[in-house]
Amino acid sequence: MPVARPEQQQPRVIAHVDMDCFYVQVEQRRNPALRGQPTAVVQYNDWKGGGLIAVSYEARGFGVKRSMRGDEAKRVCPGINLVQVPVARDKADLNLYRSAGSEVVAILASKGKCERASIDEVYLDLTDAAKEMLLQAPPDSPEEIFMEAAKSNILGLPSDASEKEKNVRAWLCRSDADYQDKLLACGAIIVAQLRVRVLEETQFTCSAGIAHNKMLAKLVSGMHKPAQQTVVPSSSVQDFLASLPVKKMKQLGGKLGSSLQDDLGVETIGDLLSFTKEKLQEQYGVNTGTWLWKIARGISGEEVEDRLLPKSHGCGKTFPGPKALKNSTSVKGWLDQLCDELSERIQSDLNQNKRIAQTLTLHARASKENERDLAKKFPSKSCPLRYGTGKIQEDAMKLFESGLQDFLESQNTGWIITSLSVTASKIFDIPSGTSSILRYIKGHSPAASPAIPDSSSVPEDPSLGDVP
DNA sequence: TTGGCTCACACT
DNA sequence: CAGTGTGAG
Repeated sequence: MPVARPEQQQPRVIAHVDMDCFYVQVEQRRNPALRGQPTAVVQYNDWKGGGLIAVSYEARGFGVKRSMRGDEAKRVCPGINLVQVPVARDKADLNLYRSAGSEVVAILASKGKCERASIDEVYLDLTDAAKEMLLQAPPDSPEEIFMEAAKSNILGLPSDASEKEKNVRAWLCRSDADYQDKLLACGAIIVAQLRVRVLEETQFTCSAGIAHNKMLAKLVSGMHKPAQQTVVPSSSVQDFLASLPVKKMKQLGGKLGSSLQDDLGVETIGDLLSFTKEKLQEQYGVNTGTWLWKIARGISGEEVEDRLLPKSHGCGKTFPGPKALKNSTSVKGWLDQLCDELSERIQSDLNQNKRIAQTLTLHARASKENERDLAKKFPSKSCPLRYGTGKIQEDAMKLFESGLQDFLESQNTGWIITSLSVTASKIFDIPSGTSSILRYIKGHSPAASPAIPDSSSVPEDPSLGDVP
């Protein structure tokens, strides 16, 4: 559930940058013949043409949606190009997109605090950079600055294309006295420049929102897509939120948003204003209640984290319907594959980023054959993570067996597994300075204290070989 | 077949 | 702390 954070006293300049149909762009860069064409990226072509995970804007024009299957997309857009996600170890392999995302992050991190929010989104805190610009090149004077800012859509201003530049100019001039708007304008200029750099250096376009907090920046980053940006002046916030459907707000897309509609009759964020803080707290608890009260007023103190890398690595696969796994042998086979990929990913994280993961977690979904016990869930299990593909595979299988025992509760009915995943988490930087990474591992890694009751002491796996 | 595969986070 | 649930894209 969302939680309210102590608010910011000083105005910040926050940007949310969102890559346009990112997987499609990655594939278009790889195969330029796809540029400008209706294109979608699909995974697993066998069942109904595979599921779409990204759709180009040309294809969207034909009504192609992300929730469609490949077959359906072909129906509404016969000329669509369907590109398959790469497959490795018999599963979708997203590494191509992960590394493309890293290219983008590396550029966007150059102007301020940068938080990788997902494979194709980042938040930036540009407060310092914007203040700096305001001191050195106030955006009232140089014509060039206007031209840059003119690339933005300004929320609350008419965004008639031919009038856009004039509108921006009017906004900046009118706001002579408004320091906060000027900071935002500088932020918009910086973001416009960053987006140009991203395009030049990666060939990818992106869209962005610029506002005084993360919530507002995120809300508008997708408002003008593709390859555009939108600014939220404080003066336009209340009108904007007043008519915003609750479900559009981040965190309100699910059950909480439904509850607001069904239980309180709240249809827009503006509707929230008629409830007292106390009423909202009574309904949803003190944390969520105050959070709701604040967002209705455009207040969000959430900070941009300084983090360019993910906090966990996971590999998973589903086995729907007839593909369900029915015995330990097939589970072991798939688990080995998933662990192989996971091992490779954490190993490269260690080599490239000097980070080490401490926990291995196994998730599964299961049903019991013939029986009506659909409610019962397969429990997640975790243990200290030992590096080395063989060890991870071994530990993951032990976690599975342990979870299966709990799941079956000593009954001996048949079972089927419909999804499996392994995750490496609790990732820490290895203290730099001493080059003795291996000694660090010896002293601090779980390898020194295996949590899995280890009956079969395993021969040493030399897979740390490429660490200096 | 609740689109698949990832991620993050709050709660207990 | 390990494990559960929600939510996002």
